[in-house]
Amino acid sequence: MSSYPDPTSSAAAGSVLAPDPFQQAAGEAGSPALCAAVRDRLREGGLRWTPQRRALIEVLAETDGHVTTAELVERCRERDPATIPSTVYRTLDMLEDLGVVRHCHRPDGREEYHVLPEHEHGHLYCRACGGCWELERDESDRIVGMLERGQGFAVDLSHVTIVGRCRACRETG
Amino acid sequence: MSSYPDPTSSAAAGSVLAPDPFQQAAGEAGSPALCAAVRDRLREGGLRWTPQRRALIEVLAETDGHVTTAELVERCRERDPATIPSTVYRTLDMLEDLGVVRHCHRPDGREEYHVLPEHEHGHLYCRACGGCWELERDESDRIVGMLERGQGFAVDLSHVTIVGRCRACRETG
DNA sequence: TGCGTTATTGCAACTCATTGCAGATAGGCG
DNA sequence: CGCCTATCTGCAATGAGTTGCAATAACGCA
Repeated sequence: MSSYPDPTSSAAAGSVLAPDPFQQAAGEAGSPALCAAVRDRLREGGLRWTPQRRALIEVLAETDGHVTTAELVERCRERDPATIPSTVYRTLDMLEDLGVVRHCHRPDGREEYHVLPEHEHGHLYCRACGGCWELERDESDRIVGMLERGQGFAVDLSHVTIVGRCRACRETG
Repeated sequence: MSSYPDPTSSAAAGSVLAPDPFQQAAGEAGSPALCAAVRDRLREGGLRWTPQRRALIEVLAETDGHVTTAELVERCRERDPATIPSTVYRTLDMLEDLGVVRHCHRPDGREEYHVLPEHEHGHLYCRACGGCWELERDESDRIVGMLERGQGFAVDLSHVTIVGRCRACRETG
């Protein structure tokens, strides 16, 4: 959570949003501000603010980068051992609908989440060593542009993981 | 199973193989030839030829394109109601090690399989309508080439699914 | 403060996929 | 044909993630 890209890059394709108060809160002041921002947003939408949701949001606020659902459940359990996994899953879904987090899939199919705003990026994943890298910005721009122009297809980069073998693994055979 | 690309495109990256007898069998004559070819290959490797494996291979031989694991289990059960899912999964893994099938992941993380040889291709998947298309050959060539040149990364196209929104869904909002 | 409404949670069941272990069996050899 | 070896299967358990339903609780209003 170290950089704040153009907010449109975190928004649904085709939609241009003004900077969002709770996304700024996520970036600026960590857990208390994020909690307050999310709580307000929930109430605007007629949704509830619960202790379970607070706990998860606090965990997310102190999380950098990608995190597995198992890790999130475990960290919520540290705060409240009565945490139920299905509640965590549901809350994550809700937070994603709200635009607070975003999920993506590892190459083995498993889910991971990260907190927005984060500039949308794709990944390279090496099947030999398990290493994972961000796509370079110019590479992803080219892919996005090519598919936009060619097929009118709007790429969702957060779900792009290009799988193969990295240079080092290719050299060691 | 209508075209027979350069066999190297079905092989492990970095390895160049002569055309493989059982891959030709898969393409030429359907179930009996594929069964025989796989059986021979198994025996060469000290592995066993079992009724469960035969049933799965027969199902695969009559399958065109991608198929979910649930579908494969169901189809094996039609042949033998005593089919056990874990055996199907294990057999699919083994067949993939042998180069007979290949798996990939749907955008929701679930697995699908298809029978080789099939020219390796990536996919476009629209999250709005669920439509799925093959990447155009020139598009995938460009992606592959760009990452090869830029980071020395060898792309495994069968695991590339680019997620986003298709032209039609973008136009309908 | 109490009540009513309804969103949310806990629980249990489910699907998908993996894995350990003991019994079954494929298949080579004498 | 019988024996032996070791691969393979069936079974049960597990983890990841989803979902229906009844009970709980958030929260607005009087």
